[in-house]
Amino acid sequence: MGPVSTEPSATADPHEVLGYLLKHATLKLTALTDAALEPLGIDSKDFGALRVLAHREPASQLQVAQTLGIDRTTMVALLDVLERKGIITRRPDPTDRRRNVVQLTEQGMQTFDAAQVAHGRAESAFLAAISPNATDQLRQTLRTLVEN
Amino acid sequence: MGPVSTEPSATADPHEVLGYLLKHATLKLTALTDAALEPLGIDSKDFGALRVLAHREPASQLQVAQTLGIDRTTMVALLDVLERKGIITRRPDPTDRRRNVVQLTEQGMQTFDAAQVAHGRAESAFLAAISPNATDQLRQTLRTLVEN
DNA sequence: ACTGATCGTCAGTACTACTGACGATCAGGC
DNA sequence: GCCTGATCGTCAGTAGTACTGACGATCAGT
Repeated sequence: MGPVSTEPSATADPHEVLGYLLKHATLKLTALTDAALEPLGIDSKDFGALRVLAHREPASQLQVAQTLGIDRTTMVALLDVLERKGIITRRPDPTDRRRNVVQLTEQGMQTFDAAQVAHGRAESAFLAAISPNATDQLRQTLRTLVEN
Repeated sequence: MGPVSTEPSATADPHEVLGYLLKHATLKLTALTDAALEPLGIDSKDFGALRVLAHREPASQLQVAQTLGIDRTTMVALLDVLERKGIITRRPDPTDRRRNVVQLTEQGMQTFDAAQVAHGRAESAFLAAISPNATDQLRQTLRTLVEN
């Protein structure tokens, strides 16, 4: 138990509340990342999918969705856009024709490489105000919290 | 600079990416908080407004909105609900009749006190996996990142 | 009094992600 | 070899959130 204040409002500054801080940190990083990726024709959401595919391809749509923590119905529209842009391809999995094999195209790999650079710059800008040590600590703490 | 890998995909694990971690930490905390506040008839978004009002009331709608970092048009609907529930009141500011003075009702203060307890429990549950030290560090780091 | 800005409100829009349902397909029991 | 139940991708519909643009009422400065 921490110190008990007589005024309940003593802890009411929104900027002290974890929920506020987490939400606005997310918003800020997303805005920076989207701006950095915009010249490549993708956003941070698309980049998430590309990252999964570059890491473990080929994969089914469901595998990608689960890795990202989004619904499989959400993945459909996301891949529709990437397919229309020539960044990924879908074809039926020969070993299980319920599934689609999702793969980066040659152009998709180039886009991903460029996106990684852009994303790195955005993340660095976001983290500029804190030390590399604090960054590692932050990443570690968040990973623990998310994985419970 | 960290070690440079020949495979760009080496850093592609989504669980290492800050954007993913921040987003999912936010989602998890929000879910916990909403669940804890649900018996009181409010959610984490409402609680944010209550916190501002309890901290610095009376205030205009715009002041509350800006403190929370949301649009003033969004605040309208939010306060509509809280007013209908008897938690806050709106009346024209005598000194500037463009503004509404927003204030917690007696019932609103009781709701807020109960909400603070519930919120504290949810936040503690969220933070259970890390040390108090890491919690302080996390709060400090996020504050720096958000305030830039 | 006039001009420009501010506040609250509302309609309309955009985005995101979900639920529920469907057809096609697979796996296991018999 | 069929059934039965489950899985995958798809789509329509829905809900939540927050925005833009516009409006009337009001204020401040000239």
